[in-house]
Amino acid sequence: MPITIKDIANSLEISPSTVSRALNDHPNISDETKALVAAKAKEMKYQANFIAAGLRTRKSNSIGILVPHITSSFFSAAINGIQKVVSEHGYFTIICQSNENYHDEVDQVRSLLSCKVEGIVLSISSETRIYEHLETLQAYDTPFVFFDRVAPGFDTPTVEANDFTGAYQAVEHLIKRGRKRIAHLGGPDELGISRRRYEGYLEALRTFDYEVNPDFSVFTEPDNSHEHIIEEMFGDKSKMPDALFTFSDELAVEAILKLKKMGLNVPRDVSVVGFGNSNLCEIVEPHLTSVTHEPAVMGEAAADLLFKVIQNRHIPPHQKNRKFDSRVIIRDSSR
Amino acid sequence: MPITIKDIANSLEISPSTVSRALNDHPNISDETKALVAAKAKEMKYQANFIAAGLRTRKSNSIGILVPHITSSFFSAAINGIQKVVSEHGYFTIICQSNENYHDEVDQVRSLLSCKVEGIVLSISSETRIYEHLETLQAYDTPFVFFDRVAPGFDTPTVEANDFTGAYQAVEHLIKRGRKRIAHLGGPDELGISRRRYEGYLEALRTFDYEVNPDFSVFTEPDNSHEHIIEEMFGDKSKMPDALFTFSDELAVEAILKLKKMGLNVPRDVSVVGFGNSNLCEIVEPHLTSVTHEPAVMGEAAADLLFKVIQNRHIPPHQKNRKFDSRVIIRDSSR
DNA sequence: CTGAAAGCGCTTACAG
DNA sequence: CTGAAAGCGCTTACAG
Repeated sequence: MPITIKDIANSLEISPSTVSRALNDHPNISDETKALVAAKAKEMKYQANFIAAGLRTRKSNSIGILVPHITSSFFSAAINGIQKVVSEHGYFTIICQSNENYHDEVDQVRSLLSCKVEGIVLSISSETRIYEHLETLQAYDTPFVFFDRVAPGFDTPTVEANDFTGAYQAVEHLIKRGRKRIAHLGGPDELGISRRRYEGYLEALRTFDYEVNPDFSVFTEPDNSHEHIIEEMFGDKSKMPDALFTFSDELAVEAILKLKKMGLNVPRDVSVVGFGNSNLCEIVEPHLTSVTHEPAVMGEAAADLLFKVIQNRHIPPHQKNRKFDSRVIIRDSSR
Repeated sequence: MPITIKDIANSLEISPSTVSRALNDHPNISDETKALVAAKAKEMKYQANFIAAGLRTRKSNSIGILVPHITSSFFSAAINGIQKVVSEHGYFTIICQSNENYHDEVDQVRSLLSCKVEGIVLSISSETRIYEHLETLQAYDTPFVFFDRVAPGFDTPTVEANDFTGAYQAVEHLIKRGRKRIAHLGGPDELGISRRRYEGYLEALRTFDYEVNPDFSVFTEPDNSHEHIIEEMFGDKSKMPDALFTFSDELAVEAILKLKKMGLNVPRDVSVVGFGNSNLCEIVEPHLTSVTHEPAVMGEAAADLLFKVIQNRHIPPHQKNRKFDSRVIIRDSSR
């Protein structure tokens, strides 16, 4: 049987109210009483019951994190950033995964709602097209901020990597290294980040008066093999690209391995630049040039924004939709 | 203002008790009433309050997961396995990280206790030498199971990878490929898994009547560079090892890159086998032979055991301490 | 089959 | 500075 506030009160022959106030460092309680209560609590190994306190105060001291999956290094680094800020506020987190699945996402939102979290850092699944569950969130006055992936039509804070400029910088880098025929291996075309990286690619080409060759850019589906795409794009040496900018490091690695199999040299014949600066970059050979985000910093920013909303603090308009710039980390694959 | 059971009761002009029972599908409630309540709950967008229900029933329907970090692929895969089982039971999880830090671990245990989780899947940090916090858990009748890392002196279920046989198999594989001078690059020597892999290495050597050369095995500390160790071990070509079995894939990759820098060919001059079968294996060149665990399966097993304890179901002695065998996935680094 | 009442462990306005 | 009382949203033994 766990120790409660009442047990401490009885053994000290004071009222539970006083014990509660002493434990919470209420100003009206004498220092002696506080010391007495603290000592007794320690002696009896009292563990506060957050659940009960939360029920009474209507504050659960918890926030939810809902991401597509925790296995990706981007999201797990982001979670670390979020948790850092959350624990500084004395809150704890409930982490959920949607598995990139719309129905799981709806379920998880419902369950976070039932856990009465005070807010959610939310990264919607790539499948999600209907946003009723987010409207429910609003109906319940549960604030949320979008992280990395944003649903249209909501007036909530957002934290995003600036994929457009990241892609632009990657392509600019290739252009400045003298590459002339730059291809793009994109992500799923229904993903916002995937489209924005594509837009950045296009914009860089236009800025430098490069011709846009439609054969040189293609969207891909996750979990497929993309060998045949590489094969097709680089099959004819007389008109193949001399550089490839990919949506992700995973795609870049796949491409590099395939290009090497085809007898092409990276970077001599083809420069390759990935996106994400994952741990793969320093392992593949040649080491992969990649655009880096700072997920931990972005996570902290998201949590900061969420607490501002929870505490009803004012968020200056220019801080409400934060875009984090990226950097290109240059390695051997594009030298 | 969130909708409560009382609001539904009022608008239906029945008692809250009946609403509660209807929502919980109590046998004594008529089907009509149940239908009525369900419809109204939906209409009013009622979201059950788990917190309040948990307080009353003294069941929080949550279990805690405490791991050193979620960033490793091993632990994040394990978490997926755990969450699968947990959600099948209608529970949710609170995931915490100790950052391999003893004090964080103690804090997290305390906070899980205050959240009144009904059990914990626990992987102790590599720093942890004092186990008072686990005794507190026992004092509070909060069951836990050890996952992957086990503290001595507790009579709780454990789920471990069989590191001994995994290492044994790796070395046996190298021996059968004709390697004569097999070295071991170990992990931190205070880690149980690290010692057991070392023991498996030794046992395989002994079984095949290989001489054990003390210069050929060394423990390492995480976060250091280990280039100088490789340099020393493989500096003299006349007496260097012709095979290397490492504690982790990360170490194996580091070793491969360094060996290549030193002008050695993998696998011709040196065969390399890693441990963990991480995503690095198919990226490093040559692709890395590695011992594979099945963290997701292990996670499911841990959650199963935990629920057995929570539900006071009998656990047959032979199922209480589960060891999961590993397999060697053979790739180019040891052909 | 349904309802009134008590209580889970806390906090806090009110009173002194 | 301290206490008695009410109540957060639920569940459930008891009564009918």
